[in-house]
Parts: sequence; structure tokens; C-alpha cells
Amino acid sequence: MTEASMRIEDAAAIRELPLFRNVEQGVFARLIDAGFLQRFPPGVVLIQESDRADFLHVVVEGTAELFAGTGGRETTIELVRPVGLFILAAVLRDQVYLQSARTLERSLILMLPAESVRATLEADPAFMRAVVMELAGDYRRTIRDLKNLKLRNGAERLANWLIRAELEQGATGAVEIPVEKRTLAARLGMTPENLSRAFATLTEYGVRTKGARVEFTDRLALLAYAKPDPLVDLPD
Amino acid sequence: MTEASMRIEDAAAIRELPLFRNVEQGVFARLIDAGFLQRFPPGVVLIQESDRADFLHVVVEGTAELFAGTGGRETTIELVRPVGLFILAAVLRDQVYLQSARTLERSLILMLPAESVRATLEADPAFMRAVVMELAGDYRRTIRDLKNLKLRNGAERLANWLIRAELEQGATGAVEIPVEKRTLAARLGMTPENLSRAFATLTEYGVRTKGARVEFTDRLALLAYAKPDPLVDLPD
DNA sequence: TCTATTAATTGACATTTGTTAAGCGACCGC
DNA sequence: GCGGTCGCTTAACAAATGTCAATTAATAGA
Repeated sequence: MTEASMRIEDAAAIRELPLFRNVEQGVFARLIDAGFLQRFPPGVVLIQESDRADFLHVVVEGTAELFAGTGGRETTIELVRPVGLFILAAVLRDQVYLQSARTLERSLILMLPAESVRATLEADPAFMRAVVMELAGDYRRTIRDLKNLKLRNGAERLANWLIRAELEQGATGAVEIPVEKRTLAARLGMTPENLSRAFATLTEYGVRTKGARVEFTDRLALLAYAKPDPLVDLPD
Repeated sequence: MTEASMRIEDAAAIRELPLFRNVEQGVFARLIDAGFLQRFPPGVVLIQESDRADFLHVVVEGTAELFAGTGGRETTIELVRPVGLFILAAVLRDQVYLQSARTLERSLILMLPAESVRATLEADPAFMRAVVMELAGDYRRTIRDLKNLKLRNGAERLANWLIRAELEQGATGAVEIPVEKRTLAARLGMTPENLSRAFATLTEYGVRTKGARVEFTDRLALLAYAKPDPLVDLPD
């Protein structure tokens, strides 16, 4: 590894990713060694759609936003936080990225050369198996997202996002929105103005907002409105 | 193989799928031999979302519609025609389907038991490699679809669908819509009424419809309106 | 602390999309 | 050939979403 040394905890966290957990130690060391660990300030574009995929990126600290545009419009596809990676599919197929990525805050990113990743695929069947599972999971998450988008209106998408976030944050009856609201709006497929309106709609179901903090005063009412569906909202 | 014997051409077509092309002959024969080849009338539900994935399905003849619903609404995710398969990701992860599938016409379907597919994965590295590429491609197609949906309105999606279909059908200046219009509407993320309106909008750009047949009288105008983007509209 | 900047909200309005209902036309079975 | 069914289209209306502008709130710097 060049550019910077990794903290022990970071190295361990990467090693424990499903993608790398069962990779043979020597193979893993070689892959990591080919990589760069780099710190970026907020707002830096890490990859650009239409560029040939050159690195598999691992978010070690911070947040990366995957976004894409066409015809002058732009939207957010996904938010990647530690420890997560992007974009495996483009790297493996040696094709162009379909999404761009930027840092939303000061972030530490591990960059693994595409060629090394593909070499690792051939070097270790355990890695290939893990890649299969990872890609299948990526596909399924995207299908869920597509269903969410095609089958629900904005307020319903927000309600289900809140329910999921509250669970992930410890089921305390409150949610801290971890990004700017306009980013959340784009992630949910709407404009910032529309997100505000969606929050207003959810007031009726016990949703109270104070800045980035959202509280539930009537979970049952919110659940009844959101109608969460395990085939759309739950992780695998 | 049980249930029915396969025509030579069908067997060859399956063998030539990217997924199977490089699989060792014996391994391939064993996999196919574990499968069932079955003919279904139109409108038969082949798989149901939330069911455990039991088979990898290969469309040998006919058309399968992948669809999904939640909260009483329903939409079409994808149309699968010969020779194509569904749904590899669920089979490999041994999880529930996120999509249902039905035949749209009389169809010939090869059903490969999930367990056999997973066994083949372990038996032949060439198959595992092909699976990686297939899944990465599936993911990328879905991301394209998501971008299409989030970044364009209905008429734009229709225009780009028409341009793509015309190319695939031989660039004759005309397109034959291969499914019912309501199915196309659901595939494009709109209602049938909205699809009619979208066709009306495209009249201005030289699009003429007679039933399922669509003609372009002003390709440049249509292209200028649709603004096709290789990162959304082209296959990999 | 104050100020400048940016994000978020709100309201008015336009556009897009969905809904309901009616009518038209093609196809199928009798 | 006839009647019925079903898919498609059209119209009127309603709801959802986007756009633009103005205001308020939050944030970062000086």
C-alpha cells in the first residue's frame, strides 16, 4: 500500500468485509498492497461516469455519493458509507462507469486497481465466490430500489426510508438524517421542495422534524401509512 | 432432461449463451440433464415473488414478463425473450424472488434446479466466471433502467425505447411493438393512458402509429427530442 | 458576534401523471 | 355474421411532482 498507512482497525474492517473475508491471506495482502489509500476533502469527484473503470473504491471513512445525469438532469443513485465499496460491476467487466462518485465529507478511500481486482478473481476461488454473492446482492438491492420508485409516491418512499433509518440507528424513535436534505431528496427520486412537502404530509402520521433530526410520535400510524414490504425495504 | 425433448437448435442456442458457452461439456450436460423443459400457455405464473428461488428459468421460446407489486400496485420490471434467463441472482443467493414471472404467450421454458446451478458453480470455474459477468451485466442494466426512470419523463422514455427497438428490429424506419401496449406502459413506468398521451406527444416529432406498428417519418427530430445517451440506452 | 453564503421551506403556478368514465375498434367464440 | 369481450384511446378531472421566486433558517468565515 502506498500514499498512506492504514490504521489497524481499518485494515481489519476491510478484511472482514464479506467480499474479502474468505480470501487467502497472501492473495489479500497482494491486492491491498497494489492499492492506494487516500484522504479526500468534501466535494471531490472520485470517478466520473463514462470513464473506463480504473479502480475499485472502498470507503474506509466518510461518505461517497454515487450519482448520474443525462440531458442536464442529475440524480443520486446510492450513498456509500464505511465500510462499503463501489463499483464492482464496472471493474469486473472492464467497462465504463455508469455512475459518478463524489465525497460528501472528508473521506478516506482505498483504491484497488481494476487489473489487480480481476487478477485476484483468477487467483482465489474464494474471492470469485464472494464476488458472485456481492454482485447478486447489488443487483437485488437495485431491483428493490426500482420497485420502490415505480410503485410508491414520494411521501411513501420517505416514510419507508425513515422507518428503515430509524431501525438502523437503533430504534430510538428518532432519526438523524446523515446527509443534506437535497441529497436525500435526490436519493428518493424527488426535488428538495417535494421532500419538504413529503415531510409535511407525514406530519399527519406523527413525524416531527427539527433540522436533520426526525422524531416519530406515532409509530403505528406511520407504519400503517408506509406499508413497508420486506421485498422492497428489508436488506437481504 | 425430462418432460420433453429439446430441439437441436434450442439446445445449441442455450449452449451458446454467454453463461454456458465456456462450460465444460460434461458439466453442462449434467446441468441440463437435471432440468425440465416445459411448455406453458399464455398467462401462466412461473414464479412468484417472496417464494424461495427453486429454479433458474431459461426462455427458449415465447416471452416471459417479470413483474412485481406492493401495496396493491403492480409494475413490469423486464421482458425476457429467447434466449434469456431469470433470475440468476435469487438462485445463487438461495433467497426469495423479488420479482414474479408470467408467460405472455405460449412459451417453452427450461427450468434448471437451483441446487444444480449452484453445484455447477463449484464444479466449473468457467461457469463461475461467466456467472460473474452475467450478474455484473444484470446489475448494470438495472442501473441504466433506474437512471432512465429518474432522469426522464414518460414521453422521453418512450422515445428512447422506440429508437432502441427500431435499431434492434433492423433499422427499417418502423417498429413492431412486441407486447400489449399496457405491458409496454408498465415496463416504461407509466399507465396505459399515459402511454397513449406519450405517443400523441411524439406525433410532433414524426412518430406515426397504426396499432402495434410505429413508423418514424423524421428520425432527426425524434433523436433531438429523445437525446439518447449511451450510458442509459445502449447495451454494454 | 456579525455577516455572507448556502440550505431549507413555503407559496404560487405549470407540467406531468394518475384516475375515472366513456367510446371505439379489433378479435374471438358462438 | 353477430354479439360480447377486451384492449386502446380520448376526455375531463384530480393528484402528484416540478419550477420559480421569495423568505426563513442554518452555517461558516471574518
